[in-house]
Amino acid sequence: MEFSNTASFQFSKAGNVFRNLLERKMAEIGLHSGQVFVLMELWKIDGQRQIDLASRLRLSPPTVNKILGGLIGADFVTRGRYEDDARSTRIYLTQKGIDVREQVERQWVELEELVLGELTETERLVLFQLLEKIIGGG
Amino acid sequence: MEFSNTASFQFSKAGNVFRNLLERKMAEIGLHSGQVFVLMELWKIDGQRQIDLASRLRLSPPTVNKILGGLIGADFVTRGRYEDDARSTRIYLTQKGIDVREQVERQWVELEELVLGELTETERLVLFQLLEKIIGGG
DNA sequence: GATTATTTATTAGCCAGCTAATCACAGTTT
DNA sequence: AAACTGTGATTAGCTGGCTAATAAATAATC
Repeated sequence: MEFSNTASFQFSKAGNVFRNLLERKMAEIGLHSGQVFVLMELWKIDGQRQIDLASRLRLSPPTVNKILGGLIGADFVTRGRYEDDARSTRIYLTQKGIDVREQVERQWVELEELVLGELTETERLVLFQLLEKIIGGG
Repeated sequence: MEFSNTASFQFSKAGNVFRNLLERKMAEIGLHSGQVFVLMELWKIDGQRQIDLASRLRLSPPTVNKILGGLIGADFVTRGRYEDDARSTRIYLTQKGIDVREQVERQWVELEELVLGELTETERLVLFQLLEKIIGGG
């Protein structure tokens, strides 16, 4: 069996390539790859509980917890109380966390170009749809 | 900007899904996700130096070194001397490392089905080719 | 009301990536 | 021969993902 002829194999390799590029692009503006996705979620809905962040991001609660530690340490985010439940905390964007969005958007456009540079517009759309199917199935 | 409409975003999410599935399938036969790729490389060419493994796998030397530690500990692989250069070591498959290939192949087929289950044969081929382009560019 | 079960956050610890820094050896240069 | 340069393996330490186990608070049940 020739593993390298399978889509799974290519997918894994491409995943490494992508992660390295993502990390590099985000490092330029003082962020790590995992932090960006948490910020994106908070830009949509600020003040979410950690458990809801984890659920929406499809990540485990400990993973989100660890990432939040970094974001709090870098002052992109703060923890607040959740009114009617002492177990939960609300996560709020700081001004820095709000302001960094513009930079992330710029880097994201460049990332998209780096990763998909050799693909036509049609190919990008096809790839997007295929990935959507994979995510839905997983 | 709606990040979730970009291929990069979907790619990252799909990457997480894939890695989780890969890890789960390989755990069933006592392997970790990273170890499998090193074994695949050794199944092609046994007795490679670590630096060559890293280069062919497109991984950093420390990453390969760490993975080899696990493979040696689980007796899938052994370290040997490199004849004309005392800096290098040759990595050899053990009998266990040779024998496990059949199981990996079976798991790999199932993985492919899990990940790409909702895709037609044509879509899989298209995906494969798009991923190839991405890897080439990165 | 007291006990039990569930949920949320957190800690500990694992593997997979990475970079930076060491150490030992090989090769070159002078 | 000696000094410098380069290369291969390794160590230390980081982020990002995970599971398992705790602790605290809420919810449910008896």
